[in-house]
Amino acid sequence: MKEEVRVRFAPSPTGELHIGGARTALFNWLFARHNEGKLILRIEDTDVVRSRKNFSKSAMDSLRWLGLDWDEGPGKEGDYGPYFQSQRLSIYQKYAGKLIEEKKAYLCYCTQEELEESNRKMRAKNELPRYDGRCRTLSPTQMVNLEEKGRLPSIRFKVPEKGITYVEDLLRGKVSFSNEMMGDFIILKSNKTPAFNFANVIDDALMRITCVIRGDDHLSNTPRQILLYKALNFENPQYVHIPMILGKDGAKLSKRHAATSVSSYRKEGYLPWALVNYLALLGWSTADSQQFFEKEELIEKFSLDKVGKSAAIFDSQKLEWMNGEYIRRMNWGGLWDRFDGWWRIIQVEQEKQEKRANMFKEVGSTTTKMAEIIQVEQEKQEKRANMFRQFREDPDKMAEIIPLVQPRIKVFSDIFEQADFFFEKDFNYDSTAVDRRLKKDYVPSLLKEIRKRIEQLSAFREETLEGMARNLSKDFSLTTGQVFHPLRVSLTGKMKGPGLFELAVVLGKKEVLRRIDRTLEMLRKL
RNA sequence: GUCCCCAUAGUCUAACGGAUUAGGACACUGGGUUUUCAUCCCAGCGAUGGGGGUUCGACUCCCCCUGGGGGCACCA
Repeated sequence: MKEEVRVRFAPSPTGELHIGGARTALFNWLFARHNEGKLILRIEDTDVVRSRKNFSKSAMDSLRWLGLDWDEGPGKEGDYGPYFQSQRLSIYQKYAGKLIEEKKAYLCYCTQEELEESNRKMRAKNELPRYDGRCRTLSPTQMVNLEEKGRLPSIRFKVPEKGITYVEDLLRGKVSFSNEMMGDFIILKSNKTPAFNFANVIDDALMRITCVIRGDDHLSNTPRQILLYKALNFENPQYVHIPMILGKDGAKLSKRHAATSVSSYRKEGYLPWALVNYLALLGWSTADSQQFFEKEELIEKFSLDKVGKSAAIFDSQKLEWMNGEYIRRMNWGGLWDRFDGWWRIIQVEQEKQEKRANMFKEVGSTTTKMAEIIQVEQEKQEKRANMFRQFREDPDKMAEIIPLVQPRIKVFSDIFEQADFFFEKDFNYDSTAVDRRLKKDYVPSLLKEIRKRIEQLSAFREETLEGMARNLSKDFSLTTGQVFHPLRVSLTGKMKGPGLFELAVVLGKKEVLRRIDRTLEMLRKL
């Protein structure tokens, strides 16, 4: 029987799940699903200083939102738990003790300062900065002396001084590292928590991971890990180091590259599958460069040997395009459900933020400027909430509006600027629109005439409206544009938007007349 | 600095020594449709980083250079 495929995704909760992490999770997930194996989620939260519990939660939320489900991990206990490293401390300590007993590791009493000094010197000599092994040969009395000084030991792994360690990578072949480059590294910190390389190895071995799929940036760590597997008498897994995702400037993706967290894309109103589809194409492709995949299709077609080796730059423009494409392919009912679901999430987020803002207010730590920003934000949010309320209360109207905005939005948050005028009675006129379309001598009389003819219209429908407008342009010797443009601005306040007569019908005769009056009123005051 | 990885258009990529004007997609430019914007349709722009080899033949294999990225932490 073939061995079951077991892969893992092991984020550390020191920040929101970012795009790179999500892509790594995706490749692991695809590999597991393709091979009918298991995906294990493990939270690497051993850095007590930087790890935060809410980041674990939000990472899992992000994964769930993307639809990347795991078979073992938090919330899905399996046979190899616990799945939080912070709950496995005694395991690491046990194995570290074992290595000491076998003389494969030793106690190190060096202080931070001593190490920095030593590294600095080596750098000055143009040598590779690495631990010089000074505590390898400490005698018991020396240790006692150091302990009496109050020094807490860490545990270092004895790296063989000679020899070469090979990493067999499925993507890159055999990569060799000479052991003398490595220097004895720490496996257990002085606070008794494990260092990354150590915890990683212990867990992957104990959780019976068969294949480690992770970012390129871990390739240089791998020889250390392989040495540990050997020392512990564990068999090491297979390795696949996938290329990294870089920012637009070619540097490692970081906070300064606009939105990098999965949650920010969720808030913006991206469809999870559009993000997944886009991410799959970063470093992987089919022979025919297919762009769109259904879920089942992607699982079926995914294979590691079609994964590329070079880093990819994250192109948010293409992601936007792809999201818009997915939106356009949806039927309006499905689209509405998505809108609505998205909006509920946003509201919850918003309420949390408001609470936080109010707390600051109470404490009195907000400046007037901050308060202003919060005020503006809240008003905007209120308008948006109002829009969604009306959407929900009037499904018929919603059904009319959705098709009009559908080809015009790339992400859900676009809907506000596309459709706000449907709901806002006293919208502001765009100033350039007023200058270019309304500030003409003929406009007031034109609008009055339009108003008159609309009132006389037997039926308020697209065709009759358009016929009316076209006739009017002839009667006045105006181009159609000269008639349509001012009317658009009058009804929407904007220069662009859905078809003029379509939107007029949605607004209704009464509202259209009211808006024309409002514009005439506004022009009088100019 | 040093070790490791990588290298097809601005970007994501295809072509796993031989049917190719080096294919597709995003972006960009132009045109068509439309009352605007978007959509949609058509067209265009644009790449094998440089230099040596190997071979009858290199995007593809080898070497050097250059460029980019990553590691070298009591971070993961």
